[in-house]
Amino acid sequence: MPELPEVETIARGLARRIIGRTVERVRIGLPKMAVAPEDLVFAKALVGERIERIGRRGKYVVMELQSGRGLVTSLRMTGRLIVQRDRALAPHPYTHVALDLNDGSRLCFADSRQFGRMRLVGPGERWDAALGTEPLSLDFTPEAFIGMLCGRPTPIKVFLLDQRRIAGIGNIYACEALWEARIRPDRPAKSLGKPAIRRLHPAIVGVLQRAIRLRGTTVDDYVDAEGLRGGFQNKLAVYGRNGKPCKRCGRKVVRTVLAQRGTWWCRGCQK
DNA sequence: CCGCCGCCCTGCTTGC
DNA sequence: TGCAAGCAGGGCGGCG
Repeated sequence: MPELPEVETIARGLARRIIGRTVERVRIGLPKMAVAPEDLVFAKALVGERIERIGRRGKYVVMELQSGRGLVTSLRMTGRLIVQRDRALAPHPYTHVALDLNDGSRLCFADSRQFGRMRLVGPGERWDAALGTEPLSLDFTPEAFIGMLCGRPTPIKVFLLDQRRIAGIGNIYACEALWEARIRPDRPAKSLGKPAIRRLHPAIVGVLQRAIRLRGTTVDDYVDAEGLRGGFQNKLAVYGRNGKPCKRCGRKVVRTVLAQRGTWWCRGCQK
């Protein structure tokens, strides 16, 4: 599941390959996957656009176009953005939107589960107004984090997954950061004291940075813009490690459910 | 504003 | 071995 480090890796890979290219043709296999403002037709509006910049906001890949419009992609769980050098090749499996570019390459938006969306946004449109702080930005200070948690009864893990507070953390990195900070996932956010918050803050930043360095985590599905798997799955301490020994204290990692999501943690050293 | 729930989908796992 | 049922999960809209 692409979270911040995976989306960052995808965006960097796309930037190397398709910045400066122009969209020559758009093919849409599944119309619901390609959303445009009401007065525009997605495919028509995209043809002729040059891709100027590529970045990331939370878990969204953002491509800035020559007209000032943006092409914003949410990959959800199984979405992929893959560049094929040669569009004579068969499209990547489950491709629902394909952009043919003027150098003969093709950008495939593929998604076996069809949960992802590619959305065209207008110049200056505040499409990300509901998204919270970028955890790798200077805005995300320990003090800001303390302020966010203040008075909140929500379990800390559920809080970390709430994109309106901090943007980009998903299930994998929420579990890993809480393990690193030695905090139980079900503790009410407001119950964390300053020492715990001061452990959790650098744990969040650190795990995201290390995962980016290793080009993300491939548990089953994720690949980057070139179709390559990540490397951070080998570094996971708890996520998906049900029954295996905790790397810190040796006790078996357990799986519980919190807000309908699998949650892996160690009863021995997360308090 | 806040929190909770159901829905969207299909590949994979589980159980008989 | 084969098949069906159940599960997983991010974001969003609806509801209280």
